[in-house]
Amino acid sequence: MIRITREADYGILLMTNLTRAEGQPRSAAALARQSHLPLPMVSKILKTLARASLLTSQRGVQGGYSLARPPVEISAADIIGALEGPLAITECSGESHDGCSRQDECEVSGHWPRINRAIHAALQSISLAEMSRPDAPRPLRFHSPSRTEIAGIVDRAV
Amino acid sequence: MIRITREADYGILLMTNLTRAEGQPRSAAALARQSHLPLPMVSKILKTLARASLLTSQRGVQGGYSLARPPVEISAADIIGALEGPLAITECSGESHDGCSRQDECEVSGHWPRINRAIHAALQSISLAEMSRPDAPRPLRFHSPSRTEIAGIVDRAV
DNA sequence: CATAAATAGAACTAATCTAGTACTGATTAG
DNA sequence: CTAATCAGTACTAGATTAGTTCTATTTATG
Repeated sequence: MIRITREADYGILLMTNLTRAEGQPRSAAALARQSHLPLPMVSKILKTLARASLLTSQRGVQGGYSLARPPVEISAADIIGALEGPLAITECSGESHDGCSRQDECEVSGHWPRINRAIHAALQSISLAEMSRPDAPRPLRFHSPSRTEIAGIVDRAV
Repeated sequence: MIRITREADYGILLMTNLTRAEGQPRSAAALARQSHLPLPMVSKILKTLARASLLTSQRGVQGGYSLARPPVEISAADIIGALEGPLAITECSGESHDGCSRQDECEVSGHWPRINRAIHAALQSISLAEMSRPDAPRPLRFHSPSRTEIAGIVDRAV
């Protein structure tokens, strides 16, 4: 349906593992072992997350990475955004709308920002703290909400 | 942040143009002209949308495509889903989770379905009818909602 | 009923993007 | 001083996307 890269996927996994480390720094190598992911990949991802200020890094012998903020203050949107760049859901819905040759008829200004906001709100509503609890943290609802019901809900979020 | 393909992008544009056609069928060529998109691409997309039962097609001389349902009953999720296949936000969050070698530690069963549901709900809440109105259909809110506020809102939708 | 206008479907190609690797440099505890 | 560790950049192979091309089928209309 909608794709995020594997980097972001791994990134979330690594962040949840770091959450469980409870503040003590973990080296890239340790996290790679724990996550069964190739070390170079893990290194690359952690570096990116550190540059985005989601992680703090400590160099040297006993160094490693740790969360820069408490896990309730880090959202899925933060992590995914850091790893996929700030680019938007589709090209010309990003910042530079200038080069768009079909500005008049594509109506980007209409629907894409709306969709973007909705997705962003959805991702921002999910915290790392929640994601680190694998067990269902709240009861599932067994009647799927009607579309209009959801519309009303997300409506307010957009 | 999160990407959808250009096909889906074009697809939404074409669907909004069809919405404005008010029930009368439009040929692929006419839509291509109106949207300033290459005809073969437009053809391909319309065919896919028709196969997904979002459009009905009429062959022959005065033929063309028209919406299969009223635009309030078609969501962004329908269109994007039809054009990108039913595949999920990341590989092993889809149906075949069997081959996943890191089933134990990846905790996919925890966070990805949650994120998927949130995004799907967001996309399902946006109807083609809304998207076809380029002018802001509802007043913008000028204070961005706090994270917890959004969390509570989307929470109920997931 | 012949023809032109249209959709149906599959196959193919080039360009772009992703995933993953490799290498070199900088920092720091012991 | 040295080994462990992060920082940054550049590169490659494979996968995916974007777009085209070609052939077949349907059907309104003169």
